[in-house]
Amino acid sequence: MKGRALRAPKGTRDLLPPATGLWAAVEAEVHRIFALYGYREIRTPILEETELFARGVGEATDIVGKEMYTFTDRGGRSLTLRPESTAAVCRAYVEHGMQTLPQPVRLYYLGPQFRYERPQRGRYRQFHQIGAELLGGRGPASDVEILLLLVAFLRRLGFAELTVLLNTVGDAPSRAAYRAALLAYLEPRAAELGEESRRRLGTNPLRILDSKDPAEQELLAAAPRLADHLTPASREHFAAVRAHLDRLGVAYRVEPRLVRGLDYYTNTVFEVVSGDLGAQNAICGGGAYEGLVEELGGPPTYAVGFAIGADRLLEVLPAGSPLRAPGRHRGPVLLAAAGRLPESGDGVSPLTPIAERLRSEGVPVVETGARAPRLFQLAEQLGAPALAFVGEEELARGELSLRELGSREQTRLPFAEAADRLRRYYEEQP
RNA sequence: GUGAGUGUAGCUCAAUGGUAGAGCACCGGACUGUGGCUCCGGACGUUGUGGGUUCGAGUCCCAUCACUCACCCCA
Repeated sequence: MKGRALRAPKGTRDLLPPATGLWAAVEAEVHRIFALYGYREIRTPILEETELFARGVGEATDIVGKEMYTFTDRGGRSLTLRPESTAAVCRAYVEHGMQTLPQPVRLYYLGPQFRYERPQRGRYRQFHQIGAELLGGRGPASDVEILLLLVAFLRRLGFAELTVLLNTVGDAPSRAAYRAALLAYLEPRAAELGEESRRRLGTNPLRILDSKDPAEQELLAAAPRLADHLTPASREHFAAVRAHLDRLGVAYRVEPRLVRGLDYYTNTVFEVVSGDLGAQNAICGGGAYEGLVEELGGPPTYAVGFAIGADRLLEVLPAGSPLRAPGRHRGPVLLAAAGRLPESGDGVSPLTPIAERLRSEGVPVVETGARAPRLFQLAEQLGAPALAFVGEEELARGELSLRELGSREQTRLPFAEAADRLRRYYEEQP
């Protein structure tokens, strides 16, 4: 009995070749570039205790309030599919006593995250983040270091246009002072706010700032500004970050309205957005978080990090990105018989040992029984750079006839030379 | 959670309320040392699903599901 067709759950998707080749190329680049800045990979569980996110990300956030995949396991524990990874990295930092390692500790991660939301372009229930966290750092210099890594990575992928949007949300005293000032301004005008913003008056008034509602925007234009309520320490912090960036020639734009959705940020916050993404335009978000490690039971620890949305990143990866270089995405060489080859009698094609020798020389190859002209179609569809023919003569002399698809030239070469020539198609240029 | 749009073959799309089709792709054959063909043949669908109206529904109505986009929010 045939039931209804099964499909990937809402908001999840299969990644298929050739797209997976591009994903792998991005991941390889992550490992390479992040290592250049001294970052090492951490892999945390996809499941965590629900309490980690409630405490770490914040009860008042949308993520914790309505977007988590939470369930009770057979032992009665409340577990949650991670909606982000910063809290987990901090938990691991505390759990494994990483404050005893040389500080700062530089970690990066990549992997799936889960949020229960209505899917749309650039937003999935299972999405993928590439993140870096610097823990145990020293303020502005650490903020700048993480931004340098971010910018270097994006540039390496071929992004030329993207700008870092920068702001400060102040330290805890700054925010307390500003919160009071903002409430004093907004509460008498609560009637002019939308339902969602009114609710935030009681939970997270700062988030009202990035409302897109035109009426609210107008109201907010005259609202007190966070910049005017910063403590001297926060003011200095932000000025130092900007001075560093200016001096290093890192392009950024100060965006006074930029407020991040997670509770743990302090002082420096930043985002990278792309105009090619529709409404969900953030490619990367990040900032410093001074209180999180302590909140999770560790020592007071200065930390800063970012998370890049890999799905969105891939969607807007420039056409000219070096990650799209053909050498990274070629199909295997096709190995075919020319004419009729003598049967070995045991049913094994004489091509098979040749294919194996090519593979041991580092040449990707598949055998095919297809004949020209079908052979050439196949080569095109599979992205093969060349065909290798073996006929009776080649077999007798230990040679291969190579037909290169680009130049259309055919050459007959001794096996070793043929292998060298084919291997060159698969070498990456740095 | 709210709103709008769209659902026909693996893909792209046709079909006035009257026999569900084409192109591409796929499989087989012709072609026994070579070019992106050509020719012949094949498989391919509970028209998303369930109801309703009708002599008759891919087409009209209702519901539902999925997808897409937007709101919300974020990566």
